Amino acid sequence: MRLRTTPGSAVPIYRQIVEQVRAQIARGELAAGDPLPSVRAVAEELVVNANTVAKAYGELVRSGDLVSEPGRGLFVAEKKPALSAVERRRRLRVAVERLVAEAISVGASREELDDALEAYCEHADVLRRADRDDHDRRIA
Amino acid sequence: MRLRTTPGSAVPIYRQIVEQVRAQIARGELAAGDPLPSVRAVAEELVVNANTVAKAYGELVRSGDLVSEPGRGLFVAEKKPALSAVERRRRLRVAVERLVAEAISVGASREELDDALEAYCEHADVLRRADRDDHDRRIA
DNA sequence: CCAACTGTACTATGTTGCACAGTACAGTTG
DNA sequence: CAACTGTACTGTGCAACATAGTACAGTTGG
Repeated sequence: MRLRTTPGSAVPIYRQIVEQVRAQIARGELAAGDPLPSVRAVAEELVVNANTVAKAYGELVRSGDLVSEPGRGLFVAEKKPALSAVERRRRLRVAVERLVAEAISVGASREELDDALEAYCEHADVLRRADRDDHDRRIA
Repeated sequence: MRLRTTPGSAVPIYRQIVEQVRAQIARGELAAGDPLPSVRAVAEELVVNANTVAKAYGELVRSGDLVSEPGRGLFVAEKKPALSAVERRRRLRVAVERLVAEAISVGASREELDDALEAYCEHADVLRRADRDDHDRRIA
């Protein structure tokens, strides 16, 4: 569990924690059933109030990413409740709209946008393409 | 000038105005030199405080999207000061990071993301590709 | 000239979200 | 039983947001 905070950021600390935990689960760094560090441990680690961590964990439980076993701790949920296809497309669309709006406002072209997306996915080794070509290339 | 607000939204009203004006300039709905409706007119239209509109306009002036002619009004700037290539790439990257994070959290694949991006650019007729193939396909 | 408009700059008030501190309690575990 | 777990309170401080009202300098059409 590696967590970090950006104190000066406009996004609240509890939200940063939520996003990072979600990202680590998505990347497989946290597997189903894995225990999470306690509220108080994270709070000490990040030099942050315990309530702030509890707020983040609570949101992750409500969203189904974590399960709470009272008295024992928090664990990564076995299966995150899959979003419906329509809901997934809807949220993807609003996220895309935001990105395109930013791209327009900085005066970037479609090609620059595609390049940036490709470069980030490549570098961060995330959201990899599932085609065989890519897989073979990595094995070779 | 078509503006709308989403009162329940987490993004502040003044920021919604900023984004919408920027988008309209980018789309060409507002051309360089075009006058903008007065602070008080927009405030009445949106049923919003004049200070809130002034705050949005002020930010647009500071960012170089609008120019202020004291006593006359606000106008779309002739040429928005082009961002440096590195700055453009930097801002594009953080925007891409946000999109990818959302894509991961909703469990979307890379292909779904690409499709959503393509579909939005196609539908909104925005950030069009500049290659000849695409152009020919549309003419045909 | 002047009334009516423009942007801009104040002061002040109320609400909301965020992070903090402290306390408390029920459940689990070595 | 002591030490840990999550959770739930109360209360405080701070900053951002939106509101209301007032004021002032510059421009412009009648």
